Amino acid sequence: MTVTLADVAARAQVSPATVSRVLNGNYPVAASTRERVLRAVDDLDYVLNGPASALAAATSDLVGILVNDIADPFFGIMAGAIQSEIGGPGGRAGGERLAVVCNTGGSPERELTYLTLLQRQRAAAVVLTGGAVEDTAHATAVATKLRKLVAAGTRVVLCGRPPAPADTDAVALTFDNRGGGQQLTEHLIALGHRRMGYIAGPEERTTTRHRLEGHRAALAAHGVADDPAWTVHGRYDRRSGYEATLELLRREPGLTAVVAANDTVALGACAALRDSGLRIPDDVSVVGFDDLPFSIDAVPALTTVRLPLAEAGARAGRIAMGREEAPPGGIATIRGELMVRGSTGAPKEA
Amino acid sequence: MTVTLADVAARAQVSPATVSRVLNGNYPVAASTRERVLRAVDDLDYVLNGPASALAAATSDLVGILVNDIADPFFGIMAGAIQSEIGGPGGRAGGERLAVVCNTGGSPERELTYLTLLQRQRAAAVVLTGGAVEDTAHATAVATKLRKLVAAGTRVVLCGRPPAPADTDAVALTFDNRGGGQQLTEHLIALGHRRMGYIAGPEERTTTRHRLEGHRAALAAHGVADDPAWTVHGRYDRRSGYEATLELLRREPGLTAVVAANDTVALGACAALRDSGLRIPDDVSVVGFDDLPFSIDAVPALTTVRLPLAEAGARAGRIAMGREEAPPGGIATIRGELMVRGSTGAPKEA
DNA sequence: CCTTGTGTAGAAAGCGCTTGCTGCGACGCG
DNA sequence: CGCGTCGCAGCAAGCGCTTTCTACACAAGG
Repeated sequence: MTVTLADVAARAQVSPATVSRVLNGNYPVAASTRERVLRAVDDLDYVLNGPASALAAATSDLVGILVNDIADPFFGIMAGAIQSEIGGPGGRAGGERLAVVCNTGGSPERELTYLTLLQRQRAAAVVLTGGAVEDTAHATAVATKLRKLVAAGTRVVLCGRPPAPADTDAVALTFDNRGGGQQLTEHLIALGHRRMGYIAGPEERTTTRHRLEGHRAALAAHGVADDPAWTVHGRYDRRSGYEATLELLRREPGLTAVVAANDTVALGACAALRDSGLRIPDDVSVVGFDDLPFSIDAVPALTTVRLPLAEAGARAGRIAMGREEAPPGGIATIRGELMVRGSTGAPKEA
Repeated sequence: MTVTLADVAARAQVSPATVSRVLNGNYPVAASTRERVLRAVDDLDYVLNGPASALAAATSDLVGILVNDIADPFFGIMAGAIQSEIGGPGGRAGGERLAVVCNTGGSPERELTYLTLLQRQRAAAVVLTGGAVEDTAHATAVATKLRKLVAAGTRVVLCGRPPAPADTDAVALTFDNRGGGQQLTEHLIALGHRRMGYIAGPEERTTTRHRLEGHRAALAAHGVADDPAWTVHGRYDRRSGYEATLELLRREPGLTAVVAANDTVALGACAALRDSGLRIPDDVSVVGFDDLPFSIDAVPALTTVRLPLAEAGARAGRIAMGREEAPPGGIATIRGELMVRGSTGAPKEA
């Protein structure tokens, strides 16, 4: 039924071993023999059996990429960049590897299950993207899993994620969410804002906490009051931004600025403000985070912090493939860049 | 070093066969034995070797999803929906399957290579999303590949893609791009527009052609002139929309509407119009296609055709898993819904 | 009491590939 | 001219799992 290595060997009049070596190209084979084998492969339309070869060689060419939400460009951009570097077809790298993008939906259990599944497949590498959940039990479970993966020879890279315990040997490229949050709020303070609402992400995520910490640090540094009622938690989506903004407006109609957890949330905030008859930035300024492609198309264009997602992803991909050295200590912090655009301005009555 | 089935068997005092059967649950095993085995698995922290089991059972639990651009929510949404149905962790389905999202970048070669890679992995199913390339040679090559995959027991589903030759046995869920394009243009004609620019996608894509055909059909049906100079081809991205719009404006400053290949392009068009000092929809109306989440956040909100991406993806996923019957004839056409919003209005001087 | 079933576990034969080791000409050097 | 080398190909032993077929024990039926 299906063509096997042996069939190719028979047709090329060589042993299966030789065919294998031609295909893997890691052993001297005479040019004439190689050619004969290659022709046989072609004639028979032979396709290597991945599982069999993975079993025999005890390695596989699968690379796992864990994302929280594949429909979110934040992850899509990183995943695309990672994939282009791990040498899927068309990537720069040589060997063809299959990138497995796994959508955890932000669920800790799924994250763990996917890690097990990847361990089961003996993945060559695993890249975890996005913020982690701040649950100790889960963090421990993940760390344990990562340790096992590393022990089994899988390279583990965290991209846009806080470092795992050092003994996991996982490389981490972390975004400076705290610093970014601080820059944003300082920008608003410099413009004269004093009553700023903050729409945070899900409480248990590290990303949420770090960005919020940055915001508060900026407030504290400039002696600006920090009313807890001006912070609302929600999800990282538009709807959440919309609702949270209405809630903030209800609590404090005199807000002059809204700081959103990310650009998507900011868009929802903008919509809520407009629907409330408020102009941006004349009545209320809005800032986002991430600088996703659509942010520049918002009207007015969103002031935000640009995170080099593609660059970070590419780097993570290269490290995962062992084509770039890990940063010293296994940890690199990637800063964002403040992008001041039309959605922020001085408050009406300073 | 690594724990194998045999180790578990030894610890549970049973044969490897029994352990395998407990793990796969497709053979009667006495409750007491099962429990003993399960405990041993737990104690030893055993993880099944995927390749080995795939080899022995001649099946794998990998499901491939091919997308043109993973950073584009159009694909992200479909991929997410597919994945949630194929029973990855947390999905509704029982067995745990690994979804492999492959990013072709729109390249025909990569598409083919990924198909080979999936064939090599003996994937359980493959879902191809997005428009196909209209190159005969490539179409033939893909059809051949699909035929082989199907022959090898891989289920093949096309989602948002024109049907493959009937003898490939691939199920197709096709978007009615033609009809959608027609609705959009008819809407504009009904508003009184007569001079409409069209920003098409890459020339060789079926999606591009079908949408354009719909546009032209509407023009023809209503006796509206169709100046070839009013159609510009570009890529499916914002930049392209921006530049094409400027070009259209140069060619015909009297345009009263711009029809974009998709929402992303439409956003670029809006930006170009604004930068040219034109108001939307007062001076120029704009329509997109797809109704991606951000389209409602454009200012003014985009008139577009809503494609049920998540629903289509979910259905494709179920069909791929054999949990839903294929549509009669293996082909289903999915219509879009015209969403009239703020970006379209009557032309200034009718 | 022996036969026929029924339910459960084991033995063993692969699945298709990789790779360490062996084998065998040919070549070069003393 | 003989022997050590080198280059290349083959042998065969697995890799870790699934699954068919066989084996056994016990229950029920004639």
